[in-house]
Amino acid sequence: MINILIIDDHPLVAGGIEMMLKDEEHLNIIACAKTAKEALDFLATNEPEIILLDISLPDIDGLQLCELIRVKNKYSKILGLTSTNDASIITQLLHRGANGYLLKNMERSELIEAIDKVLDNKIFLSRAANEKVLEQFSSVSTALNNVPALTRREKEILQLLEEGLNGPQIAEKLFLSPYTIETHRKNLMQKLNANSLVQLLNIARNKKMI
Amino acid sequence: MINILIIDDHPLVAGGIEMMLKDEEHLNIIACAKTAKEALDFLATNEPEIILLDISLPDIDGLQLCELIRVKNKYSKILGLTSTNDASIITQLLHRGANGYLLKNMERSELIEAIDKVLDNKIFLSRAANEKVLEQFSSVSTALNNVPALTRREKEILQLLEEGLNGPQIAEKLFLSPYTIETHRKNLMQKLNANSLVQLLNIARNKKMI
DNA sequence: GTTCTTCTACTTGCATTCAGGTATTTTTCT
DNA sequence: AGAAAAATACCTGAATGCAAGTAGAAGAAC
Repeated sequence: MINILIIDDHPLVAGGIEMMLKDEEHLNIIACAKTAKEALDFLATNEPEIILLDISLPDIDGLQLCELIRVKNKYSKILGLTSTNDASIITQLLHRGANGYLLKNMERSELIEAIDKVLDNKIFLSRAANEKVLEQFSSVSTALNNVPALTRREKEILQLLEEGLNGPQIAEKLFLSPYTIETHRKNLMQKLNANSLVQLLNIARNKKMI
Repeated sequence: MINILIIDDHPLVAGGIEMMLKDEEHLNIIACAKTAKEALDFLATNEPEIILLDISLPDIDGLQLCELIRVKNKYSKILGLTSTNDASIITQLLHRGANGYLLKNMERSELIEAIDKVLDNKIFLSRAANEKVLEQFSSVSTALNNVPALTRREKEILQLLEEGLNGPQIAEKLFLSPYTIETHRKNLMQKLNANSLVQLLNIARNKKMI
């Protein structure tokens, strides 16, 4: 008997999965957690074979939770559930210890296949996304993954830029010289390989830095 | 007997709704459409009392589909399904003829309540979002809702700006004078009440225009 | 206690954006 | 055909962004 933990704050999704698995005698949904806290509480005393983890949770970033679970729980197979087919999220997921991911628009057969595959110590990548992801894995992946380390100040300024403030406005807000802001912006652009402010923000958004 | 049409490309969601409604004898899921085309084909010959409509469909914007259905099908009650609690989408939904909306993290009871309410010719707003939405309805709503009509050219240029191109680059790409691009950008900023390019793009993103 | 990183501030020079116009041509609609 | 809307192009001047530097001060790390 394979025990499955579902971590998703949408009863709809949990219900849908339950429906998809109801005819599989060997697959047993042992619990549904709606928050990261619930999940961790449950995992403190249980060790399900499979964990279906929604990436967008209310109380914590699903990627972090994935990492936490992986540290605590070495042998559970983690399948990430995402609704958007976003290569950077998927690569991050895999890097944080997930064994695969499923798109929420999956078919029943795909779910079953994914579970079989990860139990077999393989990685499962959702069919629908495969081409896109593999593309990025092979060519741009290194670039995409090298999220350069930003300093505290740089993050702060990136955030304010994202909110639409310009150099002088940020300077006023942080009691700094406009020149300083410019230097930080310049360093940010260099670190992220951007040629303009708009590109900088796009890249940052892409890498989930803001 | 109340007939219900589900329009959602996620079997998971459809399955979840089915699960939630399986004990309600008077509620009958008559069909599940995965695309706008399927839905419209079905509606050509059927008239379900309730339509549960996912806003994010693969082949068309859910908001447009809502409008289409409302025009074709005067008396069906349309409940929008959204996963994000976004006031601008919700208001747009209602303006296009929906009778209410549900967040996808709804509980079973909320779904049942929503169906009852719209059958009773009332508007149902998801509990979880109410405060936020009502807030925006009252104060900022007009500003948020007035998604100004952009011309084709303006949309095109907005898109290119979003991709990180600057004025001259766009001009070159579209074989236009840089001045023209500037004029369009200026008009965009005026229409969307933005004070800078970054703000313009933020607002556009917020209103799901890009 | 010295090295390394980060944060800070500045200069020069050129490009671009932004605010405020005006104005002609081309579509679109009635 | 005529009016209205959209697309096109231009101008000026001030503000801001961008590139390519230099450089001092504060903190962390060894």
